[in-house]
Formats: sequence, C-alpha cells, structure tokens
Amino acid sequence: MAGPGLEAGDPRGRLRLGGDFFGRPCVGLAKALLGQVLARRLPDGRELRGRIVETEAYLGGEDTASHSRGGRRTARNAAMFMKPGTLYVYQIYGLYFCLNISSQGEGAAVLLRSLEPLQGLEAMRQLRLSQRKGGHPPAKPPKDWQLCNGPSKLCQALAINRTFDQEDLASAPDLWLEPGPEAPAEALVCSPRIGISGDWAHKPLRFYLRGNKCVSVVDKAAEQAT
DNA sequence: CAGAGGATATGCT
DNA sequence: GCATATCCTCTGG
Repeated sequence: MAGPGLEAGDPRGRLRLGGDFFGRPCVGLAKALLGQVLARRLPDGRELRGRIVETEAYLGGEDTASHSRGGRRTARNAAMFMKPGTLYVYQIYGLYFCLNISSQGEGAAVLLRSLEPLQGLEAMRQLRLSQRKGGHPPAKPPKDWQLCNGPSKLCQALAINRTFDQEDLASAPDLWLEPGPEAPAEALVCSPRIGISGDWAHKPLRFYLRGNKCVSVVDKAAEQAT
C-alpha cells in the first residue's frame, strides 16, 4: 500500500503523488507542494528532478490577479477549471511559459515559482541556454541555484511548454510529482505574490521555504513578522 | 543596487 | 490599443 495520496510510481519504483493529493483547497495545496519533488523525463530518457521551494495561489472568482477572475473561462485558462492535478501551462509576455497545477475550487490553481535543482543539472543548464529569448544573446552560464529560481526559468530548465497544458500530473508519462524525502526543514514564509498590482496585490498568497537559496524573491519584512 | 529597454502571445477595454 | 503571474543585459549612482 502506498498510503494517502500515493500511487504505484514510475518504472524506477518511486512513489508518485496521485490524484487525491491535489484535491484540496488552493492555499492548502500551495503549501503542501513545498518540499515535494517535481520529476521530468526528457525524450532521450534523461531524468530531471527539482524540489519545489516557492509557490503562489491563484483563486478563482474574486481574485483579480487570477486568469480565472470572475469565473471567466477562455481557451487559454480552461485547465484551471479542470480536475485537481490538471496542469495549466500558459505563455507569458509572448515569450515564456509558466506552470500551474489546478486545485480544488472553481478556477483555482497553484503557480510553481521555483525549484531547487536536484538531478540533471547539466541538462537543465543546456536547456536554459539553448532556449534563451529576448534580444540579449551572449550569456554567462547560470549558477546551479539560478537554474530554476523563477516560474519561466523552471519551465525552460525542465523543457516544459504548452504541450503539457491540460495534462494530468497524476498520470502524465513524462512529468510527475514525488513525495519529498522528509518534511521541509525550512520554515514556511507567506508573502504577497510577485508582479501583481491592484486590490489583491498585498494578499499573502505566495509561499516559500525560508532561507532556501533558490527562492526567487526574498521578503525580509514577511520573514521578520514570523 | 535601481531602473530602463526589449522580445511579443493573449485577453480585454 | 494596452496591460500582463518574465527574464536578461546594460547603464548610472
């Protein structure tokens, strides 16, 4: 028996977090995802792994910062309204991708903002450099801690694009979630989401592991308040 | 360290 | 047309 939220895993015999893990309210899922390991198998068979260290909750309805605000569905955000565990991958600024996981709640989803790279760092570096966008070609190779320290960086590093949109993280063949080796040793920090303006800009809907080098934006004030 | 600029898909006023 | 859940490089204090 695998236990709550767990199902028989990938060919390596590891456990994979199953559908019932995702079926909880958005904020609860955003917190529960911290410390879990996102695993990716590339077409050539290489496996990449990273520990989730930063997430954001995007609620439906009243949350004016959410793509699903007001309960509006579009071709882009359809995955937000699908069953918990469904991936929502969208393109931002016409250039980059962001990876979200649908939670319980109408139109609610969790944005994955950063990972701590664990395995396949060289492949990640290669993917980051080969997919660089924007008008600034010459690049210094990223340090290990900056391979996945941002929502679009982690998508580049794991070669995640729109083909993953509307896939189910509980059953996708090349992308899955494994339970973290242990409960996170770092304390949970709650702070405002990044890049948001408007009424909901200050709501504490971003969650990260305190002191982790791979967190994209450290909020000293929020940490002080703990 | 802060700010500017650029690349540019998608949805909305 | 305009704003946006971004990232990278260069510039000036």
